[in-house]
Amino acid sequence: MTLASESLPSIGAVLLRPFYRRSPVEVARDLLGKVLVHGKTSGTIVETEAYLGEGDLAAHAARGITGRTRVLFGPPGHAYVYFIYGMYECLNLVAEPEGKAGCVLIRALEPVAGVDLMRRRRPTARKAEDLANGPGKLTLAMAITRNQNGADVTRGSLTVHEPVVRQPVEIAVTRRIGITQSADLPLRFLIRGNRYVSRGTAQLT
DNA sequence: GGTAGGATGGGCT
DNA sequence: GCCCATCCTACCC
Repeated sequence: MTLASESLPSIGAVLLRPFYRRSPVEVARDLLGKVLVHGKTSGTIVETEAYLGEGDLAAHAARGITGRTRVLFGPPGHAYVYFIYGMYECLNLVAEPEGKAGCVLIRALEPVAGVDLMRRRRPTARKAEDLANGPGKLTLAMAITRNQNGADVTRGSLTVHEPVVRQPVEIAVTRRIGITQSADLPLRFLIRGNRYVSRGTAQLT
């Protein structure tokens, strides 16, 4: 080991609340290339979707404040984790100022740290590309559950960071996946050419 | 390479 | 009672 590698930071600065206090579209775009950290696992965010408040019928927040959607109307920079299809959980990060709904769904990660742990949590994944290339897969790989719903992601065990080495990425924009309402809006963002994007999109290079 | 169908349970009308 | 911001398996090119 060299002195240089020892002094290299393992992770960049944590993203603070003003980063999230913006429109979901801006936050979704800017989250690409950032690093999600939970416990011993981390991964680079390579695919996101923006969900708006009023007018976006695909968004949970479209039907107003309920027990489930309350966190979406709360302060930005918190996790919104919901249970879907009786089996899976999806991670969102709350955007917009407090009182206005909006969030970003994290759809795919390129694993960085704790890959062995992720493999144990995702025994059906045959390749590294399959560990976290979907919203339900990445929560399994990183052990993110509804226990993290409402958690402050600017501090604590679940956080998002600047990458150690910031590299320019080309961003592709498409319609969102797996929805029927408001399906034509260009609200999905992904790193063009990245092999860890969700199923059926890797060819979009 | 591709896709049809089933698993499975909470949220909301 | 219906609807899901999904994933996996089986099966078919």
